[in-house]
Amino acid sequence: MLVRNERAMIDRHLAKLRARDTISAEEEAVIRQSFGEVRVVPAGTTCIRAGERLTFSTLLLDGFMCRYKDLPGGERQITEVHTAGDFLDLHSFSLKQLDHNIMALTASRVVLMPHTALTAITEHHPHLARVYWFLTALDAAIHREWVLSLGRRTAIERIAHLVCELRVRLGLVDQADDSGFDLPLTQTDLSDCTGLTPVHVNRTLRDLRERGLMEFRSKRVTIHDMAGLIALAEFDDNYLYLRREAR
Amino acid sequence: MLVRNERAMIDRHLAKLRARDTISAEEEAVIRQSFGEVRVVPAGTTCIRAGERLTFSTLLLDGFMCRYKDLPGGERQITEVHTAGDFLDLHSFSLKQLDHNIMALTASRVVLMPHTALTAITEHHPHLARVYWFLTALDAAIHREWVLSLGRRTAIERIAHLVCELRVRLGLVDQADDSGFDLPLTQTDLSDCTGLTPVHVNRTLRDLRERGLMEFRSKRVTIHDMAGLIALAEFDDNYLYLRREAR
DNA sequence: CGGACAGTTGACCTATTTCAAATGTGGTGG
DNA sequence: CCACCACATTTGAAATAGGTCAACTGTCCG
Repeated sequence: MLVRNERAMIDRHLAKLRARDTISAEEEAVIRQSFGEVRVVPAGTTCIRAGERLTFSTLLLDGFMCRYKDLPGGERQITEVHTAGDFLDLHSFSLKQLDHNIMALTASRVVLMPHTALTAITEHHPHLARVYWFLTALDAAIHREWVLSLGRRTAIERIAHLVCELRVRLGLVDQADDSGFDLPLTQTDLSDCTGLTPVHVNRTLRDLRERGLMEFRSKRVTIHDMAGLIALAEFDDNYLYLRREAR
Repeated sequence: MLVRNERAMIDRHLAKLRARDTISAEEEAVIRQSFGEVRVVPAGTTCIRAGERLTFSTLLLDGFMCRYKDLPGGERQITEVHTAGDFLDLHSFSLKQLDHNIMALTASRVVLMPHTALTAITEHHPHLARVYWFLTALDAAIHREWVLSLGRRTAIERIAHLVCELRVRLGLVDQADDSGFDLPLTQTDLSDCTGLTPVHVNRTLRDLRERGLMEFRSKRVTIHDMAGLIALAEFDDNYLYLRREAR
């Protein structure tokens, strides 16, 4: 059912897995066969809502999406930004319903993997099941780093750290290098990631620009001093688990 | 090898699992057989450090422990508080090494489950593997709620929310009710959970006391108005996934 | 061409931090 | 049993990072 274009996009998912473990040809075939329906999600659309009963998990093929929670007063907090090749809600297989919403930050395309296929993987492909378990543990590690950022880093450090994280994660699928990357978010989106106000994000971006570290203009991050940015953020990529291991 | 006392303490772990899914007698036997060595951890000891290679996961039998990360400057952020019956690092099975440290907040006792036993569970007991996968997804859900707290809640809301969370989690093993619970942490520990300074935690606790909501004195939380606390924190226990489901 | 947002800036405000000092408190050695 | 020490708690005063409010500008799209 998947056309060449979508097959190529699942390659991004495989590239992220293969950065962390060896995936056999047989396992690759199982993965590809487990995906089903492709859906298009327009920018700004919340496609999965907290509390909904889910029977499939969703892989992001193309675009930027995020997980977010909000408070009764309307304050929004993004808990993770997702890029092409990420599972948006692999954890919905375990949880059956989510504690957060999932929204498209840009026009996006996703492909669904039924929970029945994931159950089959746990029954018949235990190593692949462990690889997918690892992916959800990686999301948790990213959450912990964000807890540290929100709890103990200043505004400028938070933004610098987020940019460093996205630089590495997008770099895994050749969508970023040390000169920069496309990041089609608004300053308000950034403020929802960093627990700041849009106004303060704007001032902090100016500060980063004036320090000669980076710019964020017309949906693109331009990095002028990667080493300086890493130093400011005290960024250490350990929490992204980039080493290949037998999981 | 486990004496009656430790068997009884593993019951707390089973109680937490059984609040979320059905665990058969056979699975219970597998769980009990998978545990090995018991260790004592003195208060204040960091027993697992970020980056260490791990070959076992650790269940907390008794006491209070936490996961924490810190910055080069020494600022500490606790990312999760653990109580008796919690796995401290089930995710180390997937990750092989951690991105955070684990420390005893009080004198504690733990029991180890070798990763080889967990591998065997994924090979031979897929439902039990899914239950343990669920447990790590639950930790991630707790992390997300903390991201929301740190990003968007005020100091008093954060502390109230943490107390509500601990009330529910300790209640699962009969260590808390709506009148309160023992919480052997210092105000500094609380500040490391909430991303505040110890001084401000102290003032905020006074505020909570003066509002007639709760007190925190001599290692005990006394709740005077559970409904008021829940309302102030805008606490919703959905993220703790307390419904029993076939995982 | 107009309307809806996204970005920018200034002035002012406040929640929380910082710094400093005083007051418990629990455990230990003599 | 007391003296003492290391911490934990408490409080006040001053400082500040980031928020709020408000206005203006840019930009994209129909």
